[in-house]
Amino acid sequence: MNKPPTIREVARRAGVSVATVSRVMNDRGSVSEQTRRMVGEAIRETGFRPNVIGRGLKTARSGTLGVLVPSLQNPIFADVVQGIERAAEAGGYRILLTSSNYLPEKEVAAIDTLLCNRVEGLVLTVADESASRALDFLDHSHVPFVLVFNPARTANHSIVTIDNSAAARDIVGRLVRMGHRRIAMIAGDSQASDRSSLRRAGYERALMDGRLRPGPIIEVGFDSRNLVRHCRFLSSCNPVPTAVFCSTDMLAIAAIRGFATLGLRVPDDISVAGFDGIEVGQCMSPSLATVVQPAEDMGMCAVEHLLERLNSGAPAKNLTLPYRLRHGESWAEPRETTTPKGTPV
Amino acid sequence: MNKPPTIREVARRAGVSVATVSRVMNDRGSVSEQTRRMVGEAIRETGFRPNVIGRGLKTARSGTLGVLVPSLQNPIFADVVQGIERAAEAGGYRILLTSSNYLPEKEVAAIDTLLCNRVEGLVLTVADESASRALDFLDHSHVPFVLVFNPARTANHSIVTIDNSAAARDIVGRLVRMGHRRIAMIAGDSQASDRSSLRRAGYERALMDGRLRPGPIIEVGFDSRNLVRHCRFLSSCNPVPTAVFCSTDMLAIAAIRGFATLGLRVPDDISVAGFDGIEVGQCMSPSLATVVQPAEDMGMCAVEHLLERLNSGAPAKNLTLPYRLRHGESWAEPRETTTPKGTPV
DNA sequence: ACTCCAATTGGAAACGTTTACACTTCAGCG
DNA sequence: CGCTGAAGTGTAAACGTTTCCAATTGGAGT
Repeated sequence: MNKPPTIREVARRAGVSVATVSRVMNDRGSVSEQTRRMVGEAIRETGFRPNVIGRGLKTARSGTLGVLVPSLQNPIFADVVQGIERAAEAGGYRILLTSSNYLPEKEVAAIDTLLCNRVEGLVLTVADESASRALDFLDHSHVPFVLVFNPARTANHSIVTIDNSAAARDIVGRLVRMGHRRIAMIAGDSQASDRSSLRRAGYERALMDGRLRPGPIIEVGFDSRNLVRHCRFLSSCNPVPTAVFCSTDMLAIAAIRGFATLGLRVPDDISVAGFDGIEVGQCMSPSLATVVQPAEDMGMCAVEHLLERLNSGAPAKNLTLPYRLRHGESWAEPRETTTPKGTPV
Repeated sequence: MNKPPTIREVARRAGVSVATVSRVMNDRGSVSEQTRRMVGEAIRETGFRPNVIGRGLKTARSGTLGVLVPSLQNPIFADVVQGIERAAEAGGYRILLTSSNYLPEKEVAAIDTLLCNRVEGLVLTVADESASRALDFLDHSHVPFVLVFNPARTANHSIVTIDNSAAARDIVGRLVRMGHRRIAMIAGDSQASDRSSLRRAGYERALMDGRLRPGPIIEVGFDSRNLVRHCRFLSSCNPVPTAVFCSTDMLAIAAIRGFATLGLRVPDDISVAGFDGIEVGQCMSPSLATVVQPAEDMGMCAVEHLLERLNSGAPAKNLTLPYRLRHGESWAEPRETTTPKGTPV
């Protein structure tokens, strides 16, 4: 448990002052080639590693960014964290990771902790209801932050997101143009409600576009594992939906399973579309038709923008990244349409 | 960009010394009720947040643990990080997250960075080849660390893992007892090879137990997305395997898809078993038969053990957690066996 | 009235860096 | 030969805490 060597030991060993050692490490100021060599040697011999904490105290820079996500369980957040980590590393920053488990009070507590750790900026995704609490808190802190996934609520916040509503409208519109006339929605969940409700709005808009009535909409809770109950309900509706739009890939995957359990085949009996674009969706069978959010890119963009604000005082900005539709085997034209197939829509 | 208030401001405002403010914050030493109130008020008024960097410098404790995983892309690592984060938070620690992207040189660099940040301990999963480099490095650092997933190589390292070999033998044995006689393996990948090779050993052992020859073994690379090529190869073998054991759930999911692409149905035409127990495996259809590693628990155990070592100087220990088999719809008895079904094995 | 001790408080020295400033050299130049 | 300026180096003061130690009270015990 002996303490790691300090800059002082290195200086003593190299026969110079600590200032010179510091200059060598950060190469600033001027140092003769010879002392540079000697110091380098002393560093190697002692196994010296500069203490970032000491440095941070003097320079008032921690070199860390705070990250807060609801959970790592959902791959979409894992992806975004991956992107954040990459960009942070590229910019010479470390990340301090916390998760809120969708609990507003944990969000605030986590942010507080991060601020105590003097993170230079934050990247976070908040659950909707708590947005104001956590964001008020942050607004007062004078630490720049970037929201990811959360839709733009007010201007002069930095936000990286996609157009959830347009994307939902887009993919549901695709179902409509395929000939589906009765399209249900499975919508998660209070925890992520701002996104979920935008997607729902897009869904409703797409149906309006097609002069269709919004089909049954099912709100499901936290657990996306067992949807068979809800699938049974859908299959007992009259008329029975020929397609289901799910507000999340995880829900869509579970729905496919739910239908399979009931003996309904996807896409033959019912089409399913998801939202998120997690990798596993394209690995499985049937592959999932979905909206792809560029989650990793979003994380990277968030950090890049954050660093711009940090380094050049750039103003906050709303960044809406392009989504794209991924075709998959989970959707197809409805088997028996009540309207003739060729009808232009 | 005005600086956050310091303990000195608080002290001035409360009309006491900084020592007293410090005592109030950490409640140690004795402080009269009245000054305690006044200091509390001053803290609230100024919005003071203790600077953990300053504190860390004095106390020589950073309050952070370093975490290094290969990637967050694979849900198994996301799960373990989730567990790590939970246990760390419960223990009053923050985590500094880095990822190596399976690159040995990045492993070493990341560890170095973490050590510069004076993490009090590390939790990490290393790719096999680099184990020695990164671990040598760590051994010299006098910072306690816990390996997760990596099998015990030497004693007196702290390790949290499952018995990969026994688990593989177990699940493949199950296939054997179901009546499969020709069982292939799809084995990932140099990147995680220590685990992969143990699983392969277990697979071979199970076949030996059943007096069967190891079927074709396919080594696949990094990308688990498109396995159709390998699946085609398997289906062209003679005799064609009736089951495939995959060293990873992600591979198993991709394999199921690969077979589906070829018109082979799982489990009717071929059974598939995985390894890891990621959540999505039980959401999809067919649900995946697999070995469940308690990833989140493993992360929590790792941190708890690390904190024991930190706080009470407990010795390093190898912790082998129980795995369990999850039955799923991806396996079944082979349709046509060459040996009579009732044959005892 | 005196001593003793506990409770409460403040002063000041760390912790490991960076950096402003001052000090030496020494070469170049008039 | 003296002046100037640059290059190389060291000294010491921060940065925001914690904590050791000493100082000040005031009440209890004698």
